[in-house]
Amino acid sequence: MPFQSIEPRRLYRQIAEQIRGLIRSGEFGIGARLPPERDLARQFGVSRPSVREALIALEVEGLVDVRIGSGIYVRARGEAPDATPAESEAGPFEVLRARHAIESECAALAAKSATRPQLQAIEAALTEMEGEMAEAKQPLPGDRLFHLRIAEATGNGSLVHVVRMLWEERAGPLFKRLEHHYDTPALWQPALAEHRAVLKAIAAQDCRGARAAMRRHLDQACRRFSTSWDILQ
Amino acid sequence: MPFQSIEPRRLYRQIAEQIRGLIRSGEFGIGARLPPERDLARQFGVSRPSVREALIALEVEGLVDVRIGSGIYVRARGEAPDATPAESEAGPFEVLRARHAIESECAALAAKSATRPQLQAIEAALTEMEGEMAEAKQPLPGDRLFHLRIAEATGNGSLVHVVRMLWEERAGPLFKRLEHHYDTPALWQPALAEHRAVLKAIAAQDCRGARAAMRRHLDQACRRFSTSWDILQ
DNA sequence: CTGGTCAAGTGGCATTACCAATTTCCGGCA
DNA sequence: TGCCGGAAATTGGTAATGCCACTTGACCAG
Repeated sequence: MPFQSIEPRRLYRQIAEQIRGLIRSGEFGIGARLPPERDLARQFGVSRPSVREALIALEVEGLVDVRIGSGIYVRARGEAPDATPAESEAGPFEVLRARHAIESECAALAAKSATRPQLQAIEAALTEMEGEMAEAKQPLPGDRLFHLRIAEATGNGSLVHVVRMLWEERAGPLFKRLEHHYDTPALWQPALAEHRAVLKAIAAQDCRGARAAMRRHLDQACRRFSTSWDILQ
Repeated sequence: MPFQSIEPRRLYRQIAEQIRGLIRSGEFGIGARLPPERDLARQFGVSRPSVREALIALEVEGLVDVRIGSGIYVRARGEAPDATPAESEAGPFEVLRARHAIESECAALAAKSATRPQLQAIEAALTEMEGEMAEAKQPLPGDRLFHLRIAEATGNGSLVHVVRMLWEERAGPLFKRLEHHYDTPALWQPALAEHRAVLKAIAAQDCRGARAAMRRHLDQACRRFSTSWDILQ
């Protein structure tokens, strides 16, 4: 496409670009104080509000540090002043409750529409999980795959997307701490059994049974996490 | 230097935070246009330059998209104005099926645990929808808010997250085309009635009834889309 | 139905003024 | 001489207003 959005229209962006250049070129080193806003405005031949807008943009980018009554200082290439506003960061139990509601329906749908290859994929995930447990490792990959395969067996890409997203929230720090107290075979063994029950119901095309089995599984998972949680407190 | 320099000093940061909240709370969905700068200034009780500074901060963060002469629009998570790396782009019917499975459970949970203020929020969304229909506009914002408020009434942040994500997939081009053939009052009227039925069941703490009502609603929505789809082919 | 015109709405930028926090500096005091 | 306190200058923060450029949608002629 030969056309490029010509948008040097926004003055504050041009000014920010110039100041950025001044900093990178070494005109102003780390910790150095930039000229006052009024001077910058005069030098660039623009109004002070425009300079301020540019400076705010640079501040959000973490390039400069504006100190009231003092001046504008070049900040070291590093961290943002306040960490990213970040996502809502749902708690572990919230995620489990959500999965309880969503994945039980997935199981029910999967029982209705799962094809032979999809059933085999679920079974394969279960086998992988067994293998991981045999090696005394946390069977998280297998666990994840099991739930994901069931979502895929619904034939609905959106549901797969949702289940994957919920699983990713497991990356949170709270989850990590819990997992550390949750990796005993004694605790994973019942989870494996519950998985088998879910698969059996899906294979039998038992819609209600699959839903109930998944509900039980996640209920139990919640309970297991609960005890770990209490111990942790 | 003292300790935490509580720096809500900067007005533009407070304003940016408020707008961020408005977006996250579902007040404005993806693609929605925020009120004009002048209105925002009046609503927040600040000057327009301050609002502009806040908007520039949000723009640099990639949260909004300021279009000259047109307005300020909420941008999707993925930033970079250039070509999006192509989403998984689930089909409209897939999304509706997923919502059928998930939001019906949300309604059931909401019936169990909705507080008075949460019920009022749902009702307010319904009222907004009515207002939009009275103006012969597509009641999409109100519709979105209704479903989002129900998810919030479950008290589970993960579920809210999921419902919001599913709604965002509506930004896809396929949906847009369908909506064009779907904006007759004759088609929206039953949707409104179904919404009322859902709210009624939730208010009555009728768990099964709420689930059934939401199921019916999304079933019907699917059917309505279906006819539009056929016409379009 | 297509294409052009026009007016209202909206953001972009400049100007001016005043306020608040900080820094600087000078003069008085020990 | 050295320290301390406060006034003044410096600097960013916010407000208010005005005008321009662009977009949009409706209306009208072809």
